[in-house]
Amino acid sequence: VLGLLAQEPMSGYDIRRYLRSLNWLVDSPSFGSLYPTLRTLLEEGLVTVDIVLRRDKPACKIYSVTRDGAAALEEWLEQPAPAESSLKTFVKRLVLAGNLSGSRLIADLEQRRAQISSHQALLERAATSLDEGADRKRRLALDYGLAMAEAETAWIDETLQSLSQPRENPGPAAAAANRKAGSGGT
Amino acid sequence: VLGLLAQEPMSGYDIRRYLRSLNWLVDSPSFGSLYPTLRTLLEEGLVTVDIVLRRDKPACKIYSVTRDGAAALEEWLEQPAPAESSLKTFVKRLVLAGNLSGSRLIADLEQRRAQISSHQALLERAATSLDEGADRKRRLALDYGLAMAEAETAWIDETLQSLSQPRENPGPAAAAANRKAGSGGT
DNA sequence: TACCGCATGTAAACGGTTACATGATTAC
DNA sequence: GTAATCATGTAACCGTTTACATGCGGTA
Repeated sequence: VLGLLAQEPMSGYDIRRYLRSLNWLVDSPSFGSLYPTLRTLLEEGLVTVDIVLRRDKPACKIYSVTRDGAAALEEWLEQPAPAESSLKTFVKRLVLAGNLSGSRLIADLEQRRAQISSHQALLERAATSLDEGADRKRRLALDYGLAMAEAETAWIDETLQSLSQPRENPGPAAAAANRKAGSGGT
Repeated sequence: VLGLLAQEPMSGYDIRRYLRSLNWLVDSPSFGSLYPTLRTLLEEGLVTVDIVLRRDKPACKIYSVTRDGAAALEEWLEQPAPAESSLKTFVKRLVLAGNLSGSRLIADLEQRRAQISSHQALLERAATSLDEGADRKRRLALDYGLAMAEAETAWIDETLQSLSQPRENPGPAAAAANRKAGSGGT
C-alpha cells in the first residue's frame, strides 16, 4: 500500500481498482483489510489524508506518504526479499520496481533466477522419481512447473540484459517483440 | 489432501514432504493446519487411518480415502473450477490431473486459457494507459505478466494438442523437447 | 423513485501460521 | 549423551474475507 501511494497519492478505492487491474499478478485485498490498513498507516504517521470533494462524484480520501512513510517504504524495499521468498513476494516487489534502486532490482531478479533454478532441480527430481510408464496426467503439473520455470528464467535474463544496457532504449516492449519474432534464444 | 491420498495412501508427514517437493507450484500447509484437517476428514468418515509400526523409524499413521471420501473428491473435481479461479486453483487441479477425467482436464485447460486471455487484455490496457515515456521500471511488472501469459498459453496449447492425440506418446517430455528445439511456435 | 456505481467503513467468522510440546529412532 | 530426523499434535495469535451498514451522485 505504501509503495503504491508513493508512486501516486490515491484513495483506498483507487488502490483497490489498481490492484484489480493487475488481478492476475497480485491478489487485491478486500476493503475489509484495505481500509483498516490505511487507518493504521495514518495513525502511525506514515501517510496523510486529504479529503477531496468533487461535484460529479462522492467525496474521497486521498492518501499521500509522509517522510516517515517514505523512509519505512525504503527500509522495506532495501532489505532483500527473505531467502525463501515466494512468487508473490517477487511480483509484489516487481510491481514496485519504480521505487526500487537499480542495484536492488537487479539483485531481486538474480535472486529469483537462483530460486527458480533450485525449484527446477526439485521438480526434475520429482519427475524422474515418478518416471517410467507413469500416466502422462500424473506428470502434467511437473511439466507445467518446468515450462513456467524456463519461461520465467528467459524473461529474467532478457530483462537483466536490457537493464545493463541503459544507453539504448529497448525496454520491455522490444524484448517482447524479440520473443514474438522467435529469434533463437538460449 | 483427499486428492493426494486418493493417488496413494500416506501419512500427514508424507503429504507435507510431497507438497514441499512441489514447493514452487503449490504452497504446502503447516502441520498446524494439516493435522487438524486429517482429523476432520477422519471424523467425517472420508478417510481411514492405519497405524504402521516400523523398526527403523517411529510409527506413523497412514491415511486412505474411503468410498465416501472418493465420492467427495470426485464431486469436488467434477464441478468446474469457479469462474474467477486463481492460478493457485488451476495448479492445484493440475496436480490432481491424475484423478481428473480427460474431458474435465481439457475443460480446465481451456478455461484457464480463456482466463489468461482476459487477464492479458487487462494488462495490455494497463500498459497502454501507462504508456509513453514512462520509466521502464514502472512497466516491468506488466511486461512480466504478459511474458508469463504468453508462455502459459503456449504450454496449454501444446498440452491440449498432445492430449487430443493419444495414439502417439509424445507426452510432456516431447513437448518440452519441442520447446527447446525452438520449432516455430504459434 | 428506484437503482447502480462510487466511496467508506465495521464486526464476526474463518483459516492458517507460529510456537510450543512430546516422543521414537538413528548416528556421531 | 546429544544432536538430528522422523512423526504427531495443540493453542494462541493474526490477518483476511464475508457480510453488513451507510451515504452521495447520476440516470432510467
